[in-house]
Amino acid sequence: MMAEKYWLVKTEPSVYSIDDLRRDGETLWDRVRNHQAKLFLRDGMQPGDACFIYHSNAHPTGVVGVAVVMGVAVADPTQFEKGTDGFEPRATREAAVWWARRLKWKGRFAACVELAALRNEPKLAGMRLLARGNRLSVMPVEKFEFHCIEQMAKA
DNA sequence: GCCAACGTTGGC
DNA sequence: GCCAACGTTGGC
Repeated sequence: MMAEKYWLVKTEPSVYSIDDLRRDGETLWDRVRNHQAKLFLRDGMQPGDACFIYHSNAHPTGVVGVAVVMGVAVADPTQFEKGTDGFEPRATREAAVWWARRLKWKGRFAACVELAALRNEPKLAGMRLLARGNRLSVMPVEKFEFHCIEQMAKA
């Protein structure tokens, strides 16, 4: 399936890394607790879209691989888990507040495309990830940016 | 560990 | 609805 749109999701590798995704093959990308990121997960992503995996709070930080978006959005099950961080008292089974998507492992880059390298690439100057103050954990990536980073990974 | 930047909460 | 206080993210 040809990817229609391109995305990037952040994860702290000490919590869940690209290697965890490779081991699992597929995972539910849940625990996103920002409304803008939620809308991208729920309404923006479509099956077959390509998604970078980005390691944050890590050594090194950067883009480490690619996943594929699977299926439709599902209510994030962690919002119903009373007594946990993810619990969302406003959520009901009929009206979920937070949403998640299944992501399937596609590949891991031979080397992390580091944040500093992204910042040094003039073609990526407008990339949302690099915008001042950006903290989104799920965000769109332009097609040309996606291909540019894939090329950087091969270099 | 520090801290800049941003998001959320809650008093009014 | 405003906005100060607080919490979180995430690079360094």
